[in-house]
Amino acid sequence: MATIRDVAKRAGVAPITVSRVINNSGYVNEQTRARVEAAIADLGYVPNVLARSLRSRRTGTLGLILTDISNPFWTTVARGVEDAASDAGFNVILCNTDESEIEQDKYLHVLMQKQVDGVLLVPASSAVEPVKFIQSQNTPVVVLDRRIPNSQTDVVRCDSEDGAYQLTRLLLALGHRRIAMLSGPRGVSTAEDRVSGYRRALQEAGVAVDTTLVFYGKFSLESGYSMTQQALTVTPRPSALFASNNFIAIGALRALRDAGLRVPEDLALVGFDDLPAALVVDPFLTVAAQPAYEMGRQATELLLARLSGEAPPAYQEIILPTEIVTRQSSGQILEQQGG
Amino acid sequence: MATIRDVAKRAGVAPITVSRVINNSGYVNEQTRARVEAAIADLGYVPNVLARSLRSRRTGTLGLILTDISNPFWTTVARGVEDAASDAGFNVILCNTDESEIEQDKYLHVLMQKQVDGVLLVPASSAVEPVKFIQSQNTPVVVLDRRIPNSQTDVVRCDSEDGAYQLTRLLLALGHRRIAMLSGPRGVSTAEDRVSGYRRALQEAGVAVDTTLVFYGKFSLESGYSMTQQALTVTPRPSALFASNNFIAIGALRALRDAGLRVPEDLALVGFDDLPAALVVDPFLTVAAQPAYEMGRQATELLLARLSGEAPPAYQEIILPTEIVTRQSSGQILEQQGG
DNA sequence: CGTTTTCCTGGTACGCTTACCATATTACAA
DNA sequence: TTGTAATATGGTAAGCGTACCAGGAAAACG
Repeated sequence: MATIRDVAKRAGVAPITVSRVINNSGYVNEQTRARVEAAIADLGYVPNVLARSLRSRRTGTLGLILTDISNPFWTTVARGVEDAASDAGFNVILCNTDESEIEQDKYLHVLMQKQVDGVLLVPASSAVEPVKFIQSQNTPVVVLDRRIPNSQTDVVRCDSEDGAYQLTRLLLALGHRRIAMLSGPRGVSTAEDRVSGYRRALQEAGVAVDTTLVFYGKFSLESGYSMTQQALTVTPRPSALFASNNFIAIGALRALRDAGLRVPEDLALVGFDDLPAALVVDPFLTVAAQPAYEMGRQATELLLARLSGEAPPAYQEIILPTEIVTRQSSGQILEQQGG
Repeated sequence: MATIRDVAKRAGVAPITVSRVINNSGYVNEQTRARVEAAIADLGYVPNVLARSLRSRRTGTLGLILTDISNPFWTTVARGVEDAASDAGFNVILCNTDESEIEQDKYLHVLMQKQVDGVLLVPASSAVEPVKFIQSQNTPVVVLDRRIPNSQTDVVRCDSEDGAYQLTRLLLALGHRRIAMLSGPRGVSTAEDRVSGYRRALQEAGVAVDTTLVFYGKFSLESGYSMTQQALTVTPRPSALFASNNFIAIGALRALRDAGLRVPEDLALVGFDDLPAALVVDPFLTVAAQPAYEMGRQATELLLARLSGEAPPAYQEIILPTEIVTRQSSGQILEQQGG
């Protein structure tokens, strides 16, 4: 457990010179450097980053708080974050809240205690306090994926409203009029925005929004399953389902299978968020795909720009487009149904 | 960015008293405590764990170095580690080496720099240097899953030799005589031990070990795929395959499917490591299941015992048993083959 | 040749918290 | 009354690097 002072003594230099060798900063004579490096090797010296960070006030670490690490969408976002951070020499501490504000709060404190240089936050709710808390610690924060109304902060997200609008129009164009919306939680902007887009498309098409067809649940397989069961009991039965995220879609698929219904023959199904090609044997879901990796990357780059003072002073809101990927699950144009 | 001094000043006490309040250590008068807590709330004070750890020489963090985080087996091990650590108030830094010694070396340095209190290491090779390096930094280490010959260290692992022996006996009992071994890398103890167990079972049964049926590759799907392709070209063709881990088994399944062969009708298949129930629609692989979660947990508990000085002075080697789970893939008793 | 710039090295103090030691008051038994 | 233990609080230094400020030597420049 040698310290920088031990190395300095052995190499016959001052600690600061050792520091310069380690960090490649300032001027060091080649021979001096060699002596120092030999001393480092001899003593098996490993710098103490705690001391370094304490003094330099930089930890080279970012915090990433997200809501469900078991979802491939978030894994992909995380990889984008990780890659961008790594390119800039930063580490990432990953925190999983499971959509719980209490967990989120706990992790925020942990990250502040650990003196992370910046935070990427997928907020569990639309509350402004978490963002204000981070900012009160003089730590830059970028909000990811979701909006927080009335907050002053950088945001990188996708256009959920537009994606849902387009997906719904696609179903309408195929002749569907009774489309059940299996949404995520109220109070989460992505869930709300997707309902808004769905509504707008219906209204534009002159289809009245039947509120008994709009279900709010969680972004989970179980919730997708039960919302689907409920949707199937509504009369007249919907001819299409809109799953607000990928897990809800999988839950819906299971519920439909258990109900003996085929997709798309008996019901059409579309969803938000694609699944990674590696995880699916035979992709057949029609989806609005969000550029998850790119979202993570751009958010991180924005955060790093803030850290280095390169970002423009005004808060940014970067909105990435979704891409409609049409596959089998949305089905063909419906034949004229008897009234 | 208030410091402990700011809080102390506001509460009219010394910094050390604030420290006692935060850490619930030593004596603090109830009224003093209340004043301090009020000051903390007023200032939005968050302790700096860098400074804390620098002084206390404890970070409350463990390092976990493993070889393939994409493999459910390791995810399960990691969860065992995480749970045990969390129970004791420790954090875990997870490092993924992809079986690369260079990556492993990099991560070891990072962990030492971060002053982790202990390391759980799944070594990428049988080299003793990594273990010695950690020990040279006065950091306890527990080696996980694999043996390192000639090393002085704690080890928690499974009985790969015995598991392989039993799996092979099962195939022998079903009448198989030509069993291809699709192994992991040479130099990795689990891979070698499984080959040993396989050999022992064959020899006990009086079946000569045909070295053209023993393949060494990687613990990956791709490797399993190509080893299977090779195994199918051997004449006479093996009647059973032994996959040395779960990814190799999946690769083998794909290769067999692509070759138009059915399991178990055309070939029997057994493997090491089960897959989590949640990931498999219809479990049908016969496997030697290792108690992955328990391995992670016990290794962590041993490490924590070392940290607290509770562990017995001598290095421990904890060997957990594997469990043979018989399903369809191993098939029925072979009918008498003409020959 | 004097001056500026580049190169190279060091001293001191500081970042923030806690370990260690010391002090003081109250409580209670001897 | 004195001694001992429990309660309560503080001073000082240390943990380990680096920021900041300085200084001197060599090289480049006018």
